[in-house]
Amino acid sequence: MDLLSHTITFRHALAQWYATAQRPLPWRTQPSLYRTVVSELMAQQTQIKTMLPYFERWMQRFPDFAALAEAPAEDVLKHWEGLGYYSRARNLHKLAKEYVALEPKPRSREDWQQLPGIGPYTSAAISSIALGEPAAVVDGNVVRILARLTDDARVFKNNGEAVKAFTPTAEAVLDQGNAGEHNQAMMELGATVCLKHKPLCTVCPVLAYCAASRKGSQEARPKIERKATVKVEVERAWVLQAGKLLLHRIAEDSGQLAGQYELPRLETVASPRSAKQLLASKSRSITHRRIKEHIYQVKAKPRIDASLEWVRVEDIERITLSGPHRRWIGELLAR
DNA sequence: AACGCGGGGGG
DNA sequence: CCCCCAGCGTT
Repeated sequence: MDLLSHTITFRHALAQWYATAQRPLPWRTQPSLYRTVVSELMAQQTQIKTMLPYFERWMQRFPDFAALAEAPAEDVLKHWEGLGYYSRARNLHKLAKEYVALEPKPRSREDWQQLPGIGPYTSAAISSIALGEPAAVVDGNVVRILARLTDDARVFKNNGEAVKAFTPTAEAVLDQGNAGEHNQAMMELGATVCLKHKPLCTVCPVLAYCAASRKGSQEARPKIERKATVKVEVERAWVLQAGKLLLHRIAEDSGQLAGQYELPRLETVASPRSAKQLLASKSRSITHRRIKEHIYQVKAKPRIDASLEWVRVEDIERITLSGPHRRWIGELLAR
């Protein structure tokens, strides 16, 4: 069955499946505009399983727009620690402040897209799920599903190009009278059945509409080119004296990890010839960069500048660190 | 249009 | 080891 000739029955099959197969996620069992907004920001480029514990903690501490708007930035960042893409937290904080002050409140998709951190995907999600607007979401799940349903063999340069290519199809398939549920059903199908590797076609509710499954080309759809990963090496300094660890505080206006602490770069605190000992070598990845970090214990007197701070060991848990650095510091302190 | 932004899951 | 994930803002 061709998808675009049978959109009515397709929507029905999808909705029937979603009604019983959906996971009981906290923003579904207890829905609200605020919870929808927070869940969508946290879910950007992040698997649901990963962000769930963050969502629960967030709701305990910032239960509504007003509570978030009044919270100090440091507190907000701390609750995002480890989740990555920290501009999402800063944007969500800014959004809450704007939302509280805004009259009239934003209603339409266009209204929402004016707010910080809200782009085409998130504005469609919020306006359809919480406000009943017939806007189609197009995320990675939807792209994958539609590329398979239509067995689209085009090669896309990047994810953005694929999203643009499938937006008209997503809009054609959208159940306009039930857009929020339809959108969530599409994404749920992608997350639990139409998987990237080894999709569960035998239990797929819309298998009859899937051109790729008929040809066995599911796993080859969609075709999206990937950027090569770049390898980088960094040397870090470990300076622990009198129960205090020397840390570098990243400037608030830095694009990357703003306001967070990290182990200082070795060259900022020690000269090339000063005595040092390699304690550990660790790897992490940031987007398409693979970073290998070598941590050296510095034995000479360290150079100190304004970006460096001595942090008492017992205070380390209260500051904001990247996930990997927090983990490594914990390991080294335990030695 | 291309790039930078995190961290974890899963093959 | 690799790719991908309920994308957005900047250039």
